[in-house]
Amino acid sequence: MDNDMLKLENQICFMVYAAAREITKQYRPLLEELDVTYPQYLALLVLWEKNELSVKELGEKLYLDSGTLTPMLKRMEAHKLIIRQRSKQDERSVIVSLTEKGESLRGKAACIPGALLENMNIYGPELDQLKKTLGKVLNSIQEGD
Amino acid sequence: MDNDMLKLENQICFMVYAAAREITKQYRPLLEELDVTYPQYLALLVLWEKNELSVKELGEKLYLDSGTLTPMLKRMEAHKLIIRQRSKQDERSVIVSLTEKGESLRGKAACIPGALLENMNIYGPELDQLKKTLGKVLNSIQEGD
DNA sequence: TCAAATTAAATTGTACAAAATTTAATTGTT
DNA sequence: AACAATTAAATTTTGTACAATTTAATTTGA
Repeated sequence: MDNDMLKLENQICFMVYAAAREITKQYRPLLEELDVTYPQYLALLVLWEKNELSVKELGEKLYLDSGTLTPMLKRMEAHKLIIRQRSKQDERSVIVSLTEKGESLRGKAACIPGALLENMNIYGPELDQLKKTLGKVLNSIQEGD
Repeated sequence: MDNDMLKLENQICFMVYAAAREITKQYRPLLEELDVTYPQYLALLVLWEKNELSVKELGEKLYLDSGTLTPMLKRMEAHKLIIRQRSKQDERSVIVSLTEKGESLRGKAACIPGALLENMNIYGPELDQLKKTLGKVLNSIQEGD
């Protein structure tokens, strides 16, 4: 029994890990036209919803810390997608906001979610179930200690 | 409608990406005792099944290329977990095999899959469904072009 | 048979990812 | 007020990821 559990194919964790990377690969050609990476695209998704946001708030939404975000946001700033500026109210915080250029990519991005869903080949109830289960996994892990 | 699809929370791809990283974090304290990382642990899972394997074969199982594997396998070799040697039959291939030490970690690892499943809080039919759906996603993506 | 095509690793360069530490600003307490 | 504790980013270090290129070995075909 334990023998079988140590087989790669039986590991749900490996499937999630592999699927995440394969999905990211699917995004690459689409995101190339926007000249952003997948994590940068995720940051843009958040910023398109809420133009102003601290690094901390962005990190909470993306499950990423400043060690990852700081350099990534600097790259995005160098590409003129966002602006980073210290908050006046609390100088510890850095506020991230969209530039015109960052804002303008939203239109180009509109077709991406649909294209990806199509590639994944999952629809309707199966898709809903997948969301539900992954949501449960994420919640369990957040709480769990 | 497109508006909603560009929301982070509605993106199944983001959930997979976030879940993969959160799951990896769950492994960390357990794998620390074996002094390996999660991708290294995955390589060991494969090697515990089949002691001898080329880098290419390993890459096919893990969905990783030599650009990732070569440095990782060198680190594992430096830690005395594996041996890398050119194949005699085909000098282009590098054969990876376990050392005594690498072999011996298998026992310590036996409890890990169960511990992780417990953290994820998914059981029975829901777990089976998750496997089935992720398998479908991986297959669709492999074929798709 | 021998040059062209293919293949397997390695290398190069860019970009995450996360733990651990550091720095600077703010808050809470006495 | 003043100092300890806390907080937010940045920095440092190590380790993946992966596209693109290079190198060396093998296979193929005229």
